[in-house]
Amino acid sequence: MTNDTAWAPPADVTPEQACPIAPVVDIVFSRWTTPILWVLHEFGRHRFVELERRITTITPKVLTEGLRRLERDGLVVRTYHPEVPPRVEYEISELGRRLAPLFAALAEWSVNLGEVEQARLDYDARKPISSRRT
Amino acid sequence: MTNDTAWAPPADVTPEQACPIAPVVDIVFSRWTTPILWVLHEFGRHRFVELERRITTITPKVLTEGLRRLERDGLVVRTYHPEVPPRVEYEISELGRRLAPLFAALAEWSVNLGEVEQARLDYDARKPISSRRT
DNA sequence: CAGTATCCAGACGGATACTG
DNA sequence: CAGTATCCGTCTGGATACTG
Repeated sequence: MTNDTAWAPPADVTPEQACPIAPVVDIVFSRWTTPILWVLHEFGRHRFVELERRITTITPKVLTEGLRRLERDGLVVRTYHPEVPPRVEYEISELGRRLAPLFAALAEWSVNLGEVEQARLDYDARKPISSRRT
Repeated sequence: MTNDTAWAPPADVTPEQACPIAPVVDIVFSRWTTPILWVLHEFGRHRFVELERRITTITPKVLTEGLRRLERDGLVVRTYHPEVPPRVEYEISELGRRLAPLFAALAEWSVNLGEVEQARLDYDARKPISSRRT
């Protein structure tokens, strides 16, 4: 329970993120990256259309953007097969595979989703009763 | 390496998310929640202004929004002390504390940030050479 | 202190159509 | 098949000012 009123910045912290895990979050959990990585991680190599079909609600444009970013970050490997019709395959990289423990932790925490749902119901139920100055 | 051309949806998957961890990601890693939760998790109870000072770039409006959402989701507990001047304290809930392993996994993965940076440099270096049809 | 109220710009992402 | 190009609405989040 660290809680001094006088507080000095740790000095090794960039103004942008007060927490060291923020950069990781930006890389791994920016929009659409989670479904893409998850699919690649769980079901192996995929072609473009296969990914489109797995992640039913994604549009080609957004899928491309996501894949490019992941490729750039070294989490996904793109392989182009010069055939007709062209074939491109995406798979998770070795670096990306190191996310496995993280995904495992995520999946494990999902057992708590029920409690979150309940918390929301509770909150919404008692919220209307005055603009809570309590 | 599951990779059939003929593919049928798992049927227990909602159209929205092809992956079961997506809901968790939405709750835990939506904008600004990570810094807030991290600070609360690492440094204990905080008042509003203290959080503002830790997360230097956040505005009061956005901080409030984040805290409200986290409170609603049951990850953060808000305590109002009816004094003058008013005092409000935020702390991570027991449910929120269960995120610890997740944060640990995140923090551990941050050792790979250097590799990501390198991957980006490599990518940007070889990218300009034709619009890569390779 | 602990917020709320407004206003607003810019990024994000969806729909649609087209190409090598 | 594997994308690109374009257009455009939405929503996030920043700046600023004000309040119980």
